[in-house]
Amino acid sequence: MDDFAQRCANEDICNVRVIHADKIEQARRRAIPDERLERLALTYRMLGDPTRLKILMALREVEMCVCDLAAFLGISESAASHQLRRLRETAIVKNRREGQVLYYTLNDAHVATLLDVGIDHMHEGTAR
Amino acid sequence: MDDFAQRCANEDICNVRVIHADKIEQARRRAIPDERLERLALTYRMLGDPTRLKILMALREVEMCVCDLAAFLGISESAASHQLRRLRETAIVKNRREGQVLYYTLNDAHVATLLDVGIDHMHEGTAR
DNA sequence: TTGATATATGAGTATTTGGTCATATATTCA
DNA sequence: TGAATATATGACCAAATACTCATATATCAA
Repeated sequence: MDDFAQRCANEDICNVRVIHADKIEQARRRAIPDERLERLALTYRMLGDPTRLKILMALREVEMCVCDLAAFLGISESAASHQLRRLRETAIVKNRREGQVLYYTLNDAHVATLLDVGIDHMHEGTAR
Repeated sequence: MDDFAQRCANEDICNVRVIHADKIEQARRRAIPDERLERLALTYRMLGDPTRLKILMALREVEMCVCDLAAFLGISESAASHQLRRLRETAIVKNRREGQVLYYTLNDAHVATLLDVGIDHMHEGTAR
């Protein structure tokens, strides 16, 4: 029994309206498992904050350390470090150490591509 | 005077550490205006919630109406409608009316591409 | 017009989250 | 070793937000 049937079974009356069961079935067949979908959403969410996005746009151009990024963004080094940690933990950026300094870069080409496609969408978009 | 110089001027002592002024300058030259960056972040943020992402993954496969999406997701039609509104207002999805029913689709090919690239990143990613 | 259906929306609430401040860790140099 | 530098992290707070519930709007059918 799938999720949908399960939910219905748990209610005295199944009050979920369904107009196009076929379309729901079609969507369900090609759906991504919840765990992966959650991770994918997390990836997009990492790009969805202005501070982090500005960090990533900078790293698209050049490798930078924490205090450079903080100066560039006009935020505290602590704030920059917190965001970099999240970006690191989600494999959006990586770093290399050189003495006391940690240099950050984008983790892989996919990240740069995600940024490129987003910029294209913004430029050509029919958006307001 | 640019933002950075302005901030320094506003403080008695400029206590911003800068190790690589050249890199900061390089990043600044190719930086996107704040207003555009804000809009771009908003676009990514729209893809960054599991509920909305599931909606978009479904619409990548097939046009669907609100109550279908609600049933598919296992959430209330109100919740689905709220998310669809945000997606509409940010030009991620669009709809067409057929009688009482509103059919939603992805707004344009860029959105589908953003989803594709994200999925690629997830599959091939070196991520945990 | 009246009733039914499909969707939209406003208010309120609980959770998430981006920042600050204080503190901890790690590396270099004397 | 101890001081200085660069970054990381934990606790806390204010703002953003995803949902629920109640209500409003829009279309169709009789």
